[in-house]
Amino acid sequence: MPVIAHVDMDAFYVEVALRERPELRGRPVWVGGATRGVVLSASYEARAYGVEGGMSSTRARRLCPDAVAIRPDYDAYEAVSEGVFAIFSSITPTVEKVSLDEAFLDLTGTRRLLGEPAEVGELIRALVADEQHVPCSVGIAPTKLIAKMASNAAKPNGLVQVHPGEVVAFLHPQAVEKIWGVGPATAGALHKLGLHTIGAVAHTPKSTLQRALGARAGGELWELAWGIDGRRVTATAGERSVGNQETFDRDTDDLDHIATEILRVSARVASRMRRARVVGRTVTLTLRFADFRTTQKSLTLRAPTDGTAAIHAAALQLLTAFRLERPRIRRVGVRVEGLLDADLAPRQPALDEPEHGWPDAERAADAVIARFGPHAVSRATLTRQR
DNA sequence: TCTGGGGTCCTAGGACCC
DNA sequence: TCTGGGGTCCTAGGACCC
Repeated sequence: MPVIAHVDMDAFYVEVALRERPELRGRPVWVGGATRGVVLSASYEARAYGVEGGMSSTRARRLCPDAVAIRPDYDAYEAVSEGVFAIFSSITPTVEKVSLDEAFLDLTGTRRLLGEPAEVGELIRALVADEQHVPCSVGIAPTKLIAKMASNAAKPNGLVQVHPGEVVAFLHPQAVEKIWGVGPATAGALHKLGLHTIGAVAHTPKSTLQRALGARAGGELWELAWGIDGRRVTATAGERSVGNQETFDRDTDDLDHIATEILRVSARVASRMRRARVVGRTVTLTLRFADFRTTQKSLTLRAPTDGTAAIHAAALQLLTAFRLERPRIRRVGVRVEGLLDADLAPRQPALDEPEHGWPDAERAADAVIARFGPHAVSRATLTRQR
């Protein structure tokens, strides 16, 4: 029987901010965007007022006017996250990253070296608190789903272990929404069947679930409801895509402005790809309209690239393909998929490629940015606007 | 002045190849 | 003048997660 730990930071963005501003501890605090923003993370004091992750900043301000709102600082989160993951790696080589602040660890083989799973869990919590000064919660269980739900039950700043014999009793009273992978659409379909708890789902014929949700999804859900979950913890591989998107301060129908923003997000995507030493072939342009409808188009290049010019050109080609007439655009996004290691990728220079073209200029700009920060170099088109 | 930005995975149809 | 079936790639859309 495997032993799986799920480690989840508590109110991660808020806690990282509190390291710099300890005087705010104990007060309602949330981290989120200023214009057209949402709450990314709320302190437990703010949650007492009903402030939650995902809600609009406007609503959070209405619910709790006295709360301190903090702008997000992704560089800081990444730095703390790296420190936390270094601790995970010192415990076991099998660490599966879920996000900056969350991971599965396979503890099946650590008993002999480090002791019982609960002791290892407490060791992780102590190391994270001592070295990175942020709290976390740990769930320990025989499967990933139960470990994840156990860490949720352990919050804040606790540890819950669910032994194999306790799985069904732990699972069945909880709401179907608590299952990882059951979102609003699936929950709605289950509610229509009169199913609200995981136990109710478990006692429904598998075929009924399959008719409502599809053969695969229905079958998997029934198994999860009985605690059957064969998914293993797999050490995280490289990223499969790189994207960037930006919401306009105001909806716009100005195609020049839209094209300029597409250049800005393309440049950020390409720069991150070069830093990560990956190239990619499929470029996707996503548009979100004022009414929140979202649509996308993609195209696959002949050769993989990490160049701003190539990605931008592909994105503009896709923009043209939409044949927009008086669009009300809220957000643009560019994503590159089909990633390959840049050193292993086939290199196919175009016949008319100048010897020192954009790739060299971009490498030079990357070097300056690495030394002097992201605002040191920018394209002329991007410095004029904004 | 509701509703961000980073992702993953699945499905499904059509093209194309053998 | 008969039309199978498997595999892979490309594209679009949707659900979901943090």
